[in-house]
Amino acid sequence: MENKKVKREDDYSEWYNNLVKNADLAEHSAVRGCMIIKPYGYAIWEKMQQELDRRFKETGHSNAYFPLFIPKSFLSKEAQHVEGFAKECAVVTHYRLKTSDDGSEVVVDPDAKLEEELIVRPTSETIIWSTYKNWIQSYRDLPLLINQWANVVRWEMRTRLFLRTTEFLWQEGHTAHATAEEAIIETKQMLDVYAEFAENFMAVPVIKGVKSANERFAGALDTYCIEGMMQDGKALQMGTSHFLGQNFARAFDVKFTSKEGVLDYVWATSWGVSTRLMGALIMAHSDDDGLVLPPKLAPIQVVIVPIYKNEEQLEALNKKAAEIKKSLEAKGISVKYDNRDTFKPGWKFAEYELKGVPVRIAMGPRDLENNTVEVARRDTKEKETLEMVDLANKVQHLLENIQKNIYQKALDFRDESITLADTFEEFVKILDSKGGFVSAHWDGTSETEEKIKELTKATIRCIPLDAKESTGKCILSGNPSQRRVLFARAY
RNA sequence: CGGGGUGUAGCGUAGCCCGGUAUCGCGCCUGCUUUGGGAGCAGGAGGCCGCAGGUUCGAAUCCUGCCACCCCGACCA
Repeated sequence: MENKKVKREDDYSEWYNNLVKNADLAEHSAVRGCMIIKPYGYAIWEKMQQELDRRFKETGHSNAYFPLFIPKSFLSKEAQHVEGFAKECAVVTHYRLKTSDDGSEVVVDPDAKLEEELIVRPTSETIIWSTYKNWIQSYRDLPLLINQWANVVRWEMRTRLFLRTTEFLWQEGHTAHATAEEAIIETKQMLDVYAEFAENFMAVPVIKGVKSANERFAGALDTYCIEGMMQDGKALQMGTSHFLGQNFARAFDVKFTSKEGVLDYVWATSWGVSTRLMGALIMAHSDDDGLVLPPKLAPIQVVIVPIYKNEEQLEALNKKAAEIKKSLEAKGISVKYDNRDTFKPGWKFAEYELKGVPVRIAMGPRDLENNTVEVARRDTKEKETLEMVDLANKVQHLLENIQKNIYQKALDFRDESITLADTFEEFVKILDSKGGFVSAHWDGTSETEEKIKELTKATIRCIPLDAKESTGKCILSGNPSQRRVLFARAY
């Protein structure tokens, strides 16, 4: 395959699109704005799913599944919620097709109009809370801790592979609690779960924070988020966790009797991450040679490539590779031995680099003689010749080292990309030159935030949870401010 | 949804202004030689030129409509 090579600094969008395609992650489908996730891309997503799911279970959640379709009336029960999503809903109006009168085409049967239109879920709060009404009567039924793995549809104007597609895969947690305190603890706990996952598995450092009113989820009292920084200086919201208060309980009349015999609405949270994380993974680590995967998420952690001139050598290498593979697999490392005769070693090297395989072991006649292998790491592209002795341990350590190194690199970049600004001029200059997060004082009003967005395209990504109290003046209005918030241009 | 761009073989493209039956590279197939960073030579296959309609003796090329994708806006927890 001839891959058009575009460097990051030349055209970031094109670089990203090519990477997604060339690394065999995904492609556009025939359906507008929708994406086909290819086997390799899906394998990475599955790893993410597994890891997240394990964390959800560890924190007491169970998986369940709710319908794809939401009756229109459900969506309209929570006023802010419907307002937030109304503009991007796919609507099912009919349930049957028929052949047109002249027999030339298939048309929607006008006689098959639904009495009530169905919305393809943009998120499942409404259908789930209409169900929770039946599931919750007493404090004994609480907390209700449920997660759903599903697809949702949001008819966005503009789409980008993984970052914003019309249909996307995600998980959405929906919990119900007896008290506000408990629900808030849950909201923050899940934010921590996301942050821990992003940093330890994806090797993407994130900033935990709370959204301003403008950026809050439709129907939430508070939206917490993790924000990542991509290599082009744009921020990416990687996950959200919402404290929904009693809004949905009120809208769907979900009440419980407390221990004290008092009837009250339950308190809710919802939280989610999506295939957008794939976009974050790609943009945070990749280079001009392709994807760079953190070992913990790589479907193939080690690839072994034989180099040989004849059958005899290949046989000897096959034998040696089988040994190595076995010893690595004994340590839980996923290994692919690629002895296809149809591709040359150089081709394979390039191919696995494009796909981000963390470690490559190459071995040829020379290594057979010396009892060595050549080990190359994807992140730094360094190569070294290693003795076979204790190879599995060495590789295991290397993988751990790569995981750390990728994270550290992303962390250094992220930290460097946070800049303080004290005047609006500085603020604009930073956004236009280096981008990244700009830490600045804000007077706390929506008007100011709107105005800044209008002038600079930057939005408040979050008010960091660890923000220190520091009095100052809002960069735009000059009004007093208690702390700095993070602004950025974002995906 | 507005502005700009693109759509030609699996991928990347030339041709379009100025109409005459589609160019090149990669990939694919066959054979031989090769294999420590995307191999070489020789031969071969592969095309509703995005879709529909129009103009014309004749359309990839001109006109109209539609569709999709990309970029910039708007929109977007």
